[in-house]
Amino acid sequence: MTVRTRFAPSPTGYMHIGGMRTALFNWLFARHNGGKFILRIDDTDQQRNLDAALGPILDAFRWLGLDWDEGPEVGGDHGPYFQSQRGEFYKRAVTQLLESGAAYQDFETPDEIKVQREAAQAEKRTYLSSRVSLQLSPAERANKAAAGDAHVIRLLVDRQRKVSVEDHVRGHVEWDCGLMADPVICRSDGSPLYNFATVVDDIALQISHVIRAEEHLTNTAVQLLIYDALGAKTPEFAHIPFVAAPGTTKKLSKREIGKYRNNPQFKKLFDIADQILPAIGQSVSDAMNPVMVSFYEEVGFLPEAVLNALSRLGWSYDDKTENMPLDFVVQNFSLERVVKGPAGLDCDKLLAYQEHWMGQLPLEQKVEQCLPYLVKAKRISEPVDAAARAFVARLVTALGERLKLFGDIVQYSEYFVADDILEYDEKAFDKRLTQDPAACGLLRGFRDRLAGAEPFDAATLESLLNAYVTERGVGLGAVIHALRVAVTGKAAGPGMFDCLALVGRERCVSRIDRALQRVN
RNA sequence: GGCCCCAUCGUCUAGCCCGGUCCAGGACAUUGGAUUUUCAGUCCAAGAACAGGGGUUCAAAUCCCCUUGGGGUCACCA
Repeated sequence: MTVRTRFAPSPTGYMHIGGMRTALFNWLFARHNGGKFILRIDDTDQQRNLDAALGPILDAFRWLGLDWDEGPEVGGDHGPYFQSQRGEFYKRAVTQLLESGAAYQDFETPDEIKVQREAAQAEKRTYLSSRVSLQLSPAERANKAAAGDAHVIRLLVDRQRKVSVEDHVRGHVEWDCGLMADPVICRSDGSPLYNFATVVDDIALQISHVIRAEEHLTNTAVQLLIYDALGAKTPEFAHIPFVAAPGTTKKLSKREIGKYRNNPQFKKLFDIADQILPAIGQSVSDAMNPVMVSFYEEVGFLPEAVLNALSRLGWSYDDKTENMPLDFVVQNFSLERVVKGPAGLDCDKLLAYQEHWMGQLPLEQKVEQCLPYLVKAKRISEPVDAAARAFVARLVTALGERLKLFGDIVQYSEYFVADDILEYDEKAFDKRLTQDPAACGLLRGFRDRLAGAEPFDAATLESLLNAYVTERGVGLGAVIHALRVAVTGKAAGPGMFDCLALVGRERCVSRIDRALQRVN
């Protein structure tokens, strides 16, 4: 049997990180088994602007490198891949169900149903469909329908039976149909409901394994009944746990984004974004936040890191392997090793994966991916010339492991701005310069040596400063902090001599002068 | 409320199906120490969990039952 899995997003204008994990597991399962991964767009309600709503979703797949064998843009033998274009399939299926007696026209009004539901609730009794429309004779039904009486189509549930599924992660799950209301499969306007359309499509697309989030587990009962009524073979099911908000067991939701800011485990991600996004003309908002996949791309995560984190959310290879490239996960993925409990998005772990994969990346690629950030932050101008690129390469090298996200590069403005607008960390300036006259004196003396340093590289500068402090009978610590604050404005950063070499002779001297003047 | 699902360190998880090798392993995070001109890193170390209660058994994180807690779902949404 050919494995065929699918992911069926509705075009919402963004890709949810939890949905991405579900998509990833579908993709992994298909690839592991040499099967097909299909993208189907559940746009049942007429979408106003489909392209705008679908674009970000496809972009997320492309960014992570998850390809689809059938679906939008690539087509396939089982199309169309948009539910809005599959009306004929649903119509045909409804007719079949009506003719076989597996479904019926229900002329009761929504209000009548509501009253019945409330009555059942008040009596603490399970609500069941009244099925009064079933009392009508075929002729009466036809007349009513012909007269235009509004009606929905309901599946006629066999109350004597039970339905069950052997779920690949939950095991045996069973429901008593005697407790089930007859589900509506078509609205009064004739359009199909989700549970029905999904089954019709999954049959037509020959989906072999339905891998979806746990929230759909309850839907499975109804869907199983529909497969049966349609005379179709049921696919295999796997209900994976949903991705929860960090540190919770509640489903991660875009609606709660305001609350997440106060979530201690989510905080790191928000803080990172606050430091990076404003510099490139963005900010954390309803349109750009950690619930969305594009957020991670925007602040400069590596696809490898996000993929690694998502893979490990609810799945593990063994008791110690953490860093895994995608092809390794493909080779070893199995539904049997998916956990049952909901998994909170682990921000710290995500950052740790990012550090790992960033560490694997060659310098050239780091530079390549940092450049767009510097351009957007107006630190360098476009087109980027060879000199700028070479300078950024030196900076990235000096930064080393301090550069965790590509977006981090925008925080090192001191290597790009003019000397007279260099900003100081005031606390550091006060402590290292204003409150330390001795350091200022040493700095003044070293300034002249710097002016004559040749060549102006890290090694030369290091021996120069060492010779200077030895001469003065002090330790490095007596002047180096003041030097750093004067030249970079900051209390911390890459190695002191790398900083000096990066800033260059002219600017170093000019900045020291400015700082010394500022003290007085 | 009905139905369904879930429950191991702060977090992600291993172990559970096939009881003993688990006074529960790893990673991340945290704390302490070492290294370094700062920060980051690196190295070393430490603390940190089987939700509770009953069984079954020579033996239970592992099997059974109950309780508690958490979550999902109950639409002419997807």
